[in-house]
Amino acid sequence: MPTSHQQRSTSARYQVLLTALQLFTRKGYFNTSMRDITGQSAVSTGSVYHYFKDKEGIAAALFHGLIDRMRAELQQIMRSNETAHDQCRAVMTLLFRIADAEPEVMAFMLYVKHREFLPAERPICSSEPFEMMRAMVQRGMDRGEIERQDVMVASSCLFGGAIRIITSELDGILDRPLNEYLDAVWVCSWRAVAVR
Amino acid sequence: MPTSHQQRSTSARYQVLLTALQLFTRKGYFNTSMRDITGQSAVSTGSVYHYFKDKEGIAAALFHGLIDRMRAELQQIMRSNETAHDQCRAVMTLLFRIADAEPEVMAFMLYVKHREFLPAERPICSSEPFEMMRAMVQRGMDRGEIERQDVMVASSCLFGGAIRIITSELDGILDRPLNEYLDAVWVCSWRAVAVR
DNA sequence: GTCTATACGACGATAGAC
DNA sequence: GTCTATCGTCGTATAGAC
Repeated sequence: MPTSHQQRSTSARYQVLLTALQLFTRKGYFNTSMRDITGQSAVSTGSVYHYFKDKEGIAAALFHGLIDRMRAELQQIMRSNETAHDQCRAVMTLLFRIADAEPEVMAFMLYVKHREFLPAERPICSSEPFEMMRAMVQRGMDRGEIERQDVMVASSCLFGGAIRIITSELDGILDRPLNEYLDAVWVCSWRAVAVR
Repeated sequence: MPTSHQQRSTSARYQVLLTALQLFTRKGYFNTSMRDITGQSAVSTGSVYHYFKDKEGIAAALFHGLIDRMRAELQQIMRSNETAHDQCRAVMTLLFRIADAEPEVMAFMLYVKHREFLPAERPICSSEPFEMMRAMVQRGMDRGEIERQDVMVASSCLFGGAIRIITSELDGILDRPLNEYLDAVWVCSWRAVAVR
């Protein structure tokens, strides 16, 4: 149970993370100075360095928070859907929903080059959430829902279209709201991998 | 016809571009200092600034050279293939070939966040080569080869799988050589958009 | 055109009072 | 925990000789 100054603390920490997410995705990590972060978050230099070791530490906290959140959401999807078809469809819906409601989160996941400033991290497509998506596809093949073939090929073809159109949305080159594309992308993508 | 010192000049300029391409894709634009470039290319600071206005100018020259090259290759493909099917298949083959033979070129095209250091440029997916790919898809719909629907959806689903697996290759998470995936990716991707 | 030496600004990070 | 003031480093870009 947080005391009042712990609440204030977590709130300051949270403000920094929120500001950093915005600035890192809008201007890029290297174009964002600590002065930008302290200024926009209204948290002083000293406090920022109290909560985070350094600038990279802010990015790392953001990155791991994001991975954890995605893992939790994917686990929920795996639990509450029986078929691989329904699981994968739910994943694509989730991706579109996050891109729509929290574009910075999606940009940080898909669009930001983490390894340039988090050299210790593995590429995001070998992170646990992406592995869980591949596991869903593998299960679809074992259950006879998805044509049996290399799991990287099937995963790339099943989710590649969605990722591309979400990237287009983040680049601002889509005419209509993103969610209007979901059904059509799903139909095409599933047709690419489903058993004939 | 180049004189001897023009050859030396273009060679120095070329060395800088070659070095910059390697360093920008390996370490990232912001992690590459002008000292890195002068050191590895063995071209002095003064000469680099003789050929390029500033560091951003090097990146811009690289970027525009790449766009021009891709436009030329895509035009060649459009001329020498009759059906949209054959054109799109040739494009995918080209992408795999470049990723295999010149991974830095593909990384600079797909993987580098140009807008972080070239703020004036439009996102690469609204650049002319990407527009040409969408034009091929549109033509496939007009010819009755591709199911008629939103061109962004069809393009994303047709090329999204290839782009994803190429990105995976650049991240080093593929088991087998990239070219072994081409046929399977093409079959899935075409099935996603072809008329039934 | 090519080179070396250097100016100058910006940035990340720290010190130390409260 | 929070704040302000400041330090040292590093990176880009320029000056000016050859």
